[in-house]
Amino acid sequence: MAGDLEAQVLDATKGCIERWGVERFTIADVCRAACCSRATLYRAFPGGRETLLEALRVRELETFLTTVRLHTDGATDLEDLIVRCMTVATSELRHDEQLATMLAAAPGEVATQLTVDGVPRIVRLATTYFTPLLEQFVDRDRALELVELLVRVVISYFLSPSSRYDFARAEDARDFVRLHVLSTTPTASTTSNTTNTTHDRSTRP
Amino acid sequence: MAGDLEAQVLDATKGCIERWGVERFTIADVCRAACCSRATLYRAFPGGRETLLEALRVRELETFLTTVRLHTDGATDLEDLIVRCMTVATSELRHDEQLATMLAAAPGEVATQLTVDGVPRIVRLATTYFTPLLEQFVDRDRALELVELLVRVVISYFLSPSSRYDFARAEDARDFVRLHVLSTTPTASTTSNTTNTTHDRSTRP
DNA sequence: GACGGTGAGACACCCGGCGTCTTATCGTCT
DNA sequence: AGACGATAAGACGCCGGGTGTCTCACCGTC
Repeated sequence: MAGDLEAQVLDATKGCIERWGVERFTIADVCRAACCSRATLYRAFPGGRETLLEALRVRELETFLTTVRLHTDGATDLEDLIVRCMTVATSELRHDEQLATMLAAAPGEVATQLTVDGVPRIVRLATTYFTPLLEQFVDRDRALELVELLVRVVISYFLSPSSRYDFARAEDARDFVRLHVLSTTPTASTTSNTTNTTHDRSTRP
Repeated sequence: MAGDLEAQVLDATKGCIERWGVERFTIADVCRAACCSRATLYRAFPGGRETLLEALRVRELETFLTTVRLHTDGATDLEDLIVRCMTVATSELRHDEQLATMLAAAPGEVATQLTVDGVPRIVRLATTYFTPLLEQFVDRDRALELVELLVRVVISYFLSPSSRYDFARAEDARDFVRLHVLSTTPTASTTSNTTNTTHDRSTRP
């Protein structure tokens, strides 16, 4: 029942942000929308506004990562898995209506959240979501490194699209991955080779 | 050039209200949108926020009344003129997107503006817009009375639609006008009779 | 009857928007 | 060039209202 209250308040917060913007909504607004008193809200989210926003960001990020992970089911090898993550994540980001609105209204705020303040959280959550998947193909340390790298790359190319790579296109993502992520011999042909990299420092125990 | 500034600021105000709502927008927001400093805004609208809102309400009302008056061009008699005003005004009110938004978000605010605070202004402006037209058919005093009555009736039936009359339909409006506004003998047939009412107290001097 | 959860409200704090004023700067006109 | 009006930028005090915390009363459950 406590989780229900949390979800209720977070839903209300999301609605208030959509209606009035992040900097204009009010705790009282959220309470009205969630049909609860301020005391209850502060009891569920000690610290108030900042805690609330942080919890909402975490929840939104979790549903985002869940969506991405759903599209990696049939991945057969490491390259395929990574490419799928990149394409799905990129197109999801591009089609996020609320994100577009916020990018138009307050680009600085979004950029900060995606490049400075938010990166540790994003990397942490993405790690818990995708490391187990990557560990099917590489060892743990390599998986951790890859997740962090991919998070940073996807975010960067989303915020400032390159004319060279469009990660919503699987071919572009694959080219990029072969060249800069799983960099074996750059003459690798198009045959689907599940080659591990030559940099594996520790074999799985 | 001063009028240009006024229009610029009022446009900006309208945009800010659409984006953030009447109670959430800020003078600084308007200045940003209007590309002027706060000093300039306060010089153009002494008294600040309230003066600004009042000026915007007047301007919006003026464009509304202008629109209504545009649709009364071919009016041949008094009944036709009044019916046209009622139908056009009602459907204009119903199709006003911003008004609908505000009615959904803050019904009390809109109702107050349309029934208490705003009525004197609306009656005053509507009088200057429509009295000359009505004076083609009735004397001045009767015209003043009619305009005020029609304003109140249209507003009331817009805010709380009746199952009996839908003033967007010309027939309903005509029925109402014959029965309660230009009340001659209630057995009046459908022939377009330009009868003045029997209640004319003062003949034109 | 004890207890956890909730609503309602009081309280002090303080941020930020408001309205006013002053100063510097720019363009225009004489 | 000099005078003048309009504007931008900023400082200033004021104050409303949002914030975060606390207390108390109430309700349903066990």
